[in-house]
Amino acid sequence: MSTRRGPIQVAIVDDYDVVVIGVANMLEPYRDRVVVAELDTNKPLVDDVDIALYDSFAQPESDHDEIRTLIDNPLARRVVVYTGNFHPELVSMARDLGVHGYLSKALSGRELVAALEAIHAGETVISSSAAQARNTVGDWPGRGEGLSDRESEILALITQGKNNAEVAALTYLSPNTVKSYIRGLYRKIDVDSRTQAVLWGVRNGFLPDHRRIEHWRGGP
Amino acid sequence: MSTRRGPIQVAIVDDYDVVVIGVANMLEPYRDRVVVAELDTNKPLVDDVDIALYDSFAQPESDHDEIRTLIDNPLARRVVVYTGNFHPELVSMARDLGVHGYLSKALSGRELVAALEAIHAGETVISSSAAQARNTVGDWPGRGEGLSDRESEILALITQGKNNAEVAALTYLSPNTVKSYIRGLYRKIDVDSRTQAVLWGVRNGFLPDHRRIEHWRGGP
DNA sequence: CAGACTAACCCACCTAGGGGTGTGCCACGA
DNA sequence: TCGTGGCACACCCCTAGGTGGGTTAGTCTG
Repeated sequence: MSTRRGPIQVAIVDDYDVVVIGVANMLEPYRDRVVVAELDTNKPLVDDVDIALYDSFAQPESDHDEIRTLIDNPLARRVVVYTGNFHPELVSMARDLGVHGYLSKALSGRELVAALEAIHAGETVISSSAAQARNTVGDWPGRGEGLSDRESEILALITQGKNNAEVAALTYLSPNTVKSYIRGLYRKIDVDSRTQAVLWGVRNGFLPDHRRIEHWRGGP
Repeated sequence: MSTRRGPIQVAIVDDYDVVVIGVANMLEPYRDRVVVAELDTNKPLVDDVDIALYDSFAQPESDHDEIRTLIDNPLARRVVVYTGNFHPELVSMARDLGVHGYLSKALSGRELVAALEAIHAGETVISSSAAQARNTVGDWPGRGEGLSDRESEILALITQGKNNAEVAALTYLSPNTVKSYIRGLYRKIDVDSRTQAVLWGVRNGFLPDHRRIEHWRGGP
């Protein structure tokens, strides 16, 4: 395995194309330094990448299991979590698993590229959690309809069939908080029930487009 | 408007293609006597038909309103209800509205054609309700997965976003009965919650394919 | 600095939904 | 005849989900 020159190869691991495309668009101006590997096919992974960028948005299983899958696969040289969630339990879990970066979704494109380069060069980069909530960049389903990224994630998990307790566990929120978010998002999309919310979600891009983590199971 | 010779033109009014195709297949051997008009397009109705055959399966609005829409449209010479439901309130409502037939889904294809011909000739035909449950012919979503026609109808209404009270009202069943059916169908499709049932329904043909009643609103 | 806004969270209350158990009727097949 | 399955229904119990009302802490902006 030779040391390779050229832009850093990054694979974005998330099931929602709109999210992946949002990140890819952010990185696009820097394509001489970072390039997004396309994992849109149904084939297992065959080429290694420099960085597997695990986007936490609406992942259907526990982050622990999914990050472990990435760490266990030698085809990802570096594993980086890209998230708005700085819950301490989550951060320490990820570090215990050995991730090489834990990056905030509030980073600008320039900052994100710089962090990826540092990680590629061997550093471990952990974003501070400051100013993360309000300044989230990127894209998510329902953004055009006025849903915040958190509301979007919760609706995505509901549209995957999760109940409130499952949503709370996956997002590291309390059940009460989940209910509060649900109330708000129902108002925004003008529905009265979970069933109607799911149907709205199905029609508006809240079903996962892929199961990208499956490309990473089992190793080569 | 001249009296026309040739097979009777029948328009089947239901939103699920599998149901319409099931009826059409039943009538196919008799195509010299009865032919099914295709209303699969998004255009308003332009040609009249001899009989509008209103299939009650999983209609999303009250039967009263939908049958009235058909009765009020002069492009349907005769309006016939085709159903497994012989709830007295429903039968008398339909007759009060002026339907020319109320036909059982347990009729064989031969019997159905004979009834349609009698109706076309000016008679009013009301099926007896005997032996209707077990011998339903035709097709419905989820039949291949072991759902009865009633279970299928209830899942279709759930997949349209109706709550149990709404399902009960639309099917002329008690809320307790609806719950019993739900319990049974959940077991058959192996789901634990309404949300999962809706997602299963979305994937397995339980969303309406059309809004066929819209072709009949407002008249020419 | 103060105010506005947002995210995260709480509690109380009520009903919609689902599990369990059971009844009765009918039709059909072994 | 008995068993099974479908239809329709009842009652009991419990929690998942939703509504309403609120608090706290952090961030940003004028």
